[in-house]
Amino acid sequence: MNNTPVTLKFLAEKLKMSVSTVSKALNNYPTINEYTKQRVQELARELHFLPNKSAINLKEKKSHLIGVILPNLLDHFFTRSIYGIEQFATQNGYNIIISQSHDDLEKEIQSANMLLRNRVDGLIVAISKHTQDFAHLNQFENMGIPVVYYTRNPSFNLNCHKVLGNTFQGCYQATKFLIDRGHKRIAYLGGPKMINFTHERFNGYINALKDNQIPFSSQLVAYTDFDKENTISAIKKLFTDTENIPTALVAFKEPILFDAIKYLKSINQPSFNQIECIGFGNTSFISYLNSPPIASIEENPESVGQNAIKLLMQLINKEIDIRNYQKVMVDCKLIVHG
Amino acid sequence: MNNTPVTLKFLAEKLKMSVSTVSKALNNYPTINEYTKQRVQELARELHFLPNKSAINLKEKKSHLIGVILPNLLDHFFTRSIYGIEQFATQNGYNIIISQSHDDLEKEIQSANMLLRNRVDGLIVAISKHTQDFAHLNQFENMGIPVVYYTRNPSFNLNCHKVLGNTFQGCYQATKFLIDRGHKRIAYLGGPKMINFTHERFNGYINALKDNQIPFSSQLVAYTDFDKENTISAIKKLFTDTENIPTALVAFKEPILFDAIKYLKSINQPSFNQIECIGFGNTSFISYLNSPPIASIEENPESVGQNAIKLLMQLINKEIDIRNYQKVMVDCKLIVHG
DNA sequence: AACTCGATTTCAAACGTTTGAAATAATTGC
DNA sequence: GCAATTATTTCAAACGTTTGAAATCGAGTT
Repeated sequence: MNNTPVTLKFLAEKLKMSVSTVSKALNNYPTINEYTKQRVQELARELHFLPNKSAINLKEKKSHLIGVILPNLLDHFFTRSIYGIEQFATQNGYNIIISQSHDDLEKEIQSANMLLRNRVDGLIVAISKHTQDFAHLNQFENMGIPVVYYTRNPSFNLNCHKVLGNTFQGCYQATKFLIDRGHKRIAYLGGPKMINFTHERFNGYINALKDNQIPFSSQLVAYTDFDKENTISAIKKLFTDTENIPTALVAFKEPILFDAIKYLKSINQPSFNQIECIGFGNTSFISYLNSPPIASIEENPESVGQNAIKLLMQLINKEIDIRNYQKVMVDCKLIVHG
Repeated sequence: MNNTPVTLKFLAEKLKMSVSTVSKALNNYPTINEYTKQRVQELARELHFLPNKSAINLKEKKSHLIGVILPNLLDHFFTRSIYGIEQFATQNGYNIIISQSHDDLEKEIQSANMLLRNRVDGLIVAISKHTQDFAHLNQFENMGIPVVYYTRNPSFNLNCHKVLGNTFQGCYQATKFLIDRGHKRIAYLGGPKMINFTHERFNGYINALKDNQIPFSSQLVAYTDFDKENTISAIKKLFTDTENIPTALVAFKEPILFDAIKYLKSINQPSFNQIECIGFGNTSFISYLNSPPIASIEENPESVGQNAIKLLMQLINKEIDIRNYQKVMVDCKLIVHG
């Protein structure tokens, strides 16, 4: 219907005053007469005036937009983290613009450029599995746009802001939990070695063993990528010594764990049913499983997301200098099922 | 480092030419000399010139932004639909800005206003469970901004653009599949009655029975919201007549189905293990389940999303008149497991 | 009546682009 | 060699805001 959008100019003409008075009235400037403010605000409300963001952004040299690049939205870790990010951003007058890299470097570069063109005020990124070169992401800081890496990040690089799950602590806690339940032979099923926190998790496992005087055996450790076949051969490795099978298992991620459990179940070995498992994740589907894990390592993605956006906002507002690199760790929580 | 962003003006000064020449050279105007174009484009590349979107948007009166409002990102249906939306939007030079309503009307209204302020060029929306009044969404069309409702939509209202899964056809197909496998007593476990396609699904079930001369019995139909307790009492109702229990089950959504299966499993009744189940969804977790459904009704969310954005783009480009309301149906596909 | 002062409003430039019209430069025809 | 034509570049306004500086208005003081 009403196809000409309501602008300041339009309001000004209606009210027979200048554009600047209208602008100042709406922004509640102290120099503007109270009665004038009322008149302006009333008409604005009546005509559904909505300030044009493009104009404001141009003037303020801000976009009030936060870019988020992440591998994909099918992983509940990421979608849950978005929750924390979105909520806090909205509260502070920012909107988020999400872009999936699908774990493809080329796509990640495209996303980065797109966000740069949109002049985002800040970037939160969980890098793809294959990101080795950071030129496309370094562009942001070169232009003074702060970047916060979360979860997946360039491990070797200290010169960036990071928000990470405390995966060491999570894995330590899980292992400790199993030790406290009396387990002596606890297997560790690790994830892809390229992922930067693989090592951290393993350290959590090792340290828990050490701190509790449980001897470490390399026979009890195997690695898998996210491929099912791969997981099964890893499991086979862990269970070769049939005399001396593990009685518990800590796994890198729940989907891997589920594959493992399914495989163990498929072998008709009663002792395999006693095995107590824990994995990182805490998916809602656990309650439907055949032999569910005894506990989950909850990574608190909402909190990771929220910490990332909080840090980013401080950087945007220059409360923290962009070169004063921060590292924030978010603890995991062990959720015992049943 | 380089904190003053490169603008057209900056390039123009460096090259000792006017801003408009630079602009036209970059936009490949035919009136600009080839050699000039080369010089401009080279310098632009060298200095990493990125046109300021806010300025362009202001000038063009377009934001190149598509708003997406949906209940939440934890439901795989929605995240998968985003995939289709994002891909097509990006291809056409648009970005998407996602907002979750968390099935809360107040939040949905806020999201709508936020998107309006951002001057999105179009809106794709899956309404919250509680949306009865559409004033906040009608604003868009009143301002000439096209809106496409997808999946969840105002069922009573014909005067809007809709893209829907063909839930009738999906349910029909599933029921037919069970009939073809020889089942005579097929139960139907429906979803919340407020959701607009609940009725469609039930019709699919009924029509499949009718077309195959299977008598309908109201004893074989029960409803549940997404609450677990509720689902269990619905199941109890379906299985009261122990002499004559259903041999198959069609369920509104997989999580509900999983609750049902879990409950049936928990009762030590061998005949309960024979029951063949189908639900809407097709989640990746199915392979881990105890007694998995025999098939899933795949709703093709990517395709639903893609159809929504395609329609929206046609509306934005005025290839279809905004008042010429469209309804697009996307067929479901039966996925037989195992 | 002239003058000051505070309150209020308006002016004008700026943000970075785009684009039709106008200006200028280069080329052609005679 | 000069007008006519074409190629190329520049001018200037516009998009909708914000904001410091300047202008205006009224009232109070002398």
